[in-house]
Formats: sequence, structure tokens, C-alpha cells
Amino acid sequence: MDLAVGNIQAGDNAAEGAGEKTPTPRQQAVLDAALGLIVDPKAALTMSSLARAASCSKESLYKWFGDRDGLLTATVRWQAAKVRGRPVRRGELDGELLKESLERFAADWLTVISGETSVALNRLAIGEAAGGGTGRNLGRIVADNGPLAMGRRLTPLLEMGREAGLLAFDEVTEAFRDFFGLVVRDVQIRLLLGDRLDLSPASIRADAARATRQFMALYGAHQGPDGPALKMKGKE
Amino acid sequence: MDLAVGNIQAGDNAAEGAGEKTPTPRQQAVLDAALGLIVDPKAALTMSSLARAASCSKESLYKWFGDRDGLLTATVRWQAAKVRGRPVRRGELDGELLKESLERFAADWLTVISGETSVALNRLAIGEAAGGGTGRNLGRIVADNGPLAMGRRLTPLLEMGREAGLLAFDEVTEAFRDFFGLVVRDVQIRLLLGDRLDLSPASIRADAARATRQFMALYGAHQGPDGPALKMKGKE
DNA sequence: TCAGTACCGTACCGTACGTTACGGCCGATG
DNA sequence: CATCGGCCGTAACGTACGGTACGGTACTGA
Repeated sequence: MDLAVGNIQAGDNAAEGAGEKTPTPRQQAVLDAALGLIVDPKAALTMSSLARAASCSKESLYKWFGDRDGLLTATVRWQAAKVRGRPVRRGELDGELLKESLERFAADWLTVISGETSVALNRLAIGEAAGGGTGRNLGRIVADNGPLAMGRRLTPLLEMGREAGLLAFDEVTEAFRDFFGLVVRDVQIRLLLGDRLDLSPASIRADAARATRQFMALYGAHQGPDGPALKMKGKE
Repeated sequence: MDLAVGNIQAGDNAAEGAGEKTPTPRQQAVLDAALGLIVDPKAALTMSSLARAASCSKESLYKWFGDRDGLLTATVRWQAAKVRGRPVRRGELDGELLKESLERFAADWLTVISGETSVALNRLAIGEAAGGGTGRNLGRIVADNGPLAMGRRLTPLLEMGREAGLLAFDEVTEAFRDFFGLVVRDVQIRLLLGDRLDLSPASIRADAARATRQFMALYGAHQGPDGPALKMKGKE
């Protein structure tokens, strides 16, 4: 949450597909109040409770966001806009920098998914994905800003590592998904199911280092006399 | 779903902590109808809809299950009782059998979590875990029959592998969690978020083989002249 | 035959919530 | 100063749902 907070304020954001306008400051305050209600375990996000919490009228909520689904969509988008990370700078890439970058990715990701905001938002999107016919954009938006966003951010680094002869893989997508699994393991599903799981900064650092070490053991291009530890080509 | 269906019918099940009686056949039919409603994307599980679908009265639902939460709990328990797997038989364990057992575990698990029943039930439990004060047993029950059950089933096999000198690890829990991550990766969270993801039997088999191969590369006790590929002790 | 039991079908109640409508306040604009 | 648009606060409406009550039916056992 507190990592790489980069609010898009100047200019219009050309990204994000269909033209979605950035909310006004007043609307941003409302969306922050909505996030607070979503996160609070003993509070439910209803249009009335949000109007009360944000000191605005329900009429304004409907005018600004259309309906409840539009409000949820805008809230998810607003939160997603807050946690965007910076891309890796191209250029010199040696083994040490690659390892540090991977560890940083892993630690950042564990920090994000263990945050109460991320847990609450994923729960909301998953609950929304249960109903088939309703506005199921939520699940896609969260997925886009969840695992898929991590993939988009990590893929260039992995390919740079391959170009530099530090990594060996055929499909960058598969390499990323393995890294994802080594980092997340059962943490996210257990958090979503309500399991108490203390993710202290120290344990996050240790987990990030472990995942990176394992990933390098699987995909590192060892320059030693023996080849890579794991051959990816050929089936069986 | 269709793997290792072992209905507990004879005698009372001494397991499962607080004494929970096995439902009568009529109640089992009702619980199956509840599962059908939970799975159906365009149907919601309400007491009325379940009474209609199961051709029973709401009064009977409340008499049998107490309240809505009891019904959900019983439904989750009922489904969990259906997918229990068999333990691995002790005795001779060589490298080939270990590999086959791991692959079987991985394939079984991918089959379970990609089943629509598992997805729907996990969604339900996650949605229920959002409200803090309500009967949050659901999340714990699903977790107990989800990752934790897989851990309980897999741990003995891993320790047998270590005793046989085939695996090398310090903490069996950590080894299991790594295996879990290699198997599940981002599949479960994407399925929960509504992502379409074709898990054909062929791809499941391939994924199970890949995860097992990677796990053995990380944790296998190589009998070659060089030591294990990954030292687990010592930090940094 | 008659009481008892278990169950179905349905009507009903209270509440929560999404959504709409209305009255009042305030700053801007002419 | 008058008017207008944006917004707040609140009341009101319709619906959905959890939970309860009641009448009707089939079966059992004395």
C-alpha cells in the first residue's frame, strides 16, 4: 500500500482501455471512504452507509457512479491506481541485480496481497464473480490489477535476464507463473478464507529470498561446467 | 470430484471434532440440491429457492439445520466428505513411486480446485469470511478441507521420502507449501476471480508432471557426486 | 378409528438494502 | 437581488430474503 504510491493527477490517462475519467477530489474522498467501509470487518458497504461515512447524499452517489456496481468498479479502479509500481530500468543487468530485483518484486507482492485492502477487495470481487449475470467486470478488473499486473511488470525483467544469459526458459509466461507460485504459495487463499497469518516484514523478506533462491535454482543459467539444473525441453 | 468418492455411511464418524451427525438420506438429497444451487451461476442459494429446488418446506430446513449458517456449514461438510482421498500405503518407496505419488497428488488437487463445485464453495466461504462477526466457521472448514487437508495427506509421503533418503528438507511444512505453490500457481485465484481457464485432463497431467519435476529439482537428494541442488540451511 | 409425528406448501412478518424523490442550503452568475 | 445548479440530508418505495406460523397430508402405532 505504502509502496510506490503514484497518483495520476496531471493530464488524462490514456491507458485503461475504455475512457474512464479520473474522479474529482470530492469523489476520491468518497472512494476512500468506500475502501474504508470495505476493509472494516464489522461494517458493510451499502449506499446508505457510504453516504453517511462520506458525508454525501445518496443522490450524488447515483449521479456520480450510476449504480452500486459502478461505485464498486470505480472503487476498485481507484485502489488499483494507487498501488502501481515503477518499471525496472533497462541497461546493465548482472546476477546480483537480477536477484535483488526478483526479491523486491516478491516482497512487494507479498506486502500487497497480505494488506487488508487487497484481501477485502479480492473478497469483494470473488463474491461478485459468484453471480454469473451481474456486472462481473469486478473480477476481471481485480485480476487485471492482480496476478496479471504482476505478470506484465515481471515479464520484461525475466526476458532481460534471459537476454543477459542469466536465465533459461522457453516460455516467459510459464516462468512467471512458477515464480508466482513460489512467492504466493498458499498464503493468498488462506488469507482470503480468513486464516490469521502474520506476514511480518521480516518473514516477507525471508520468503522473498527463499522464492528467489528457488526460482534461480530452477531457471538460472548456471555458468558452471554442468548444464542448467532443470531441462525444460522434451516431454517425459 | 469423481476421484476417490468414499462416502462415510457405516457407523458414526469419530473424526471432525465436535460431534456432527451424518445427515439422513433425505437431508443428503437436500444438501446435494444446495450444492446444485451454489454451483449454478444464475441461481442464488436462498432458503426459499432451496426449499423449492429440494421439494421440502422451509420449516424442515430450519428444523434440520438450525439456520442458514448451519445449512451452509452442513453443505460444505457434506461436499468435503465426498472428496476425501485415500492415504498412501507405507512400505517400499523408491524414486519412481515417489514421483508417481507426487504427480498423482498434484493432478488430483488441480482437478479438485478447478471443479466448479470447489470454485463455488470457495467463493461462498470467502464471501462469508468478509463479514467479521458472523458465523465465520465456513472459512475455517473450507481451509481445513482445502490446503490444510492436502497438507495432512501429503506430509506423510514427504517424510517417508526423506526417511528413504530421496528428499532433503528441514521443515516438512515448508516443503509442502512450496509444492503447493508449484502446483497451484495462479490457477486458483484466477478461477475464483472468474477467469476462464481450460484445465483439460491433458494440461493437468502436464502441470502435475512439471510441478513434480521442479519440486524434485529443489528438494530431491541427488545421489550424484555433487550435493543437493539447493542448500536450505544458513541465511544469505 | 384416533392421536401422534413428520413433512410439504404457502402465507406472513420484519428487516435490510438498492433506488428514487423531495425539500433545503450555498456558492456562482447575470 | 434573483435565479440556477450542485449538493446534503432524509423520507419513501419496491423488492429480496431470513425466519416463523399455520393448515393440509401421509404414515405409524395403539
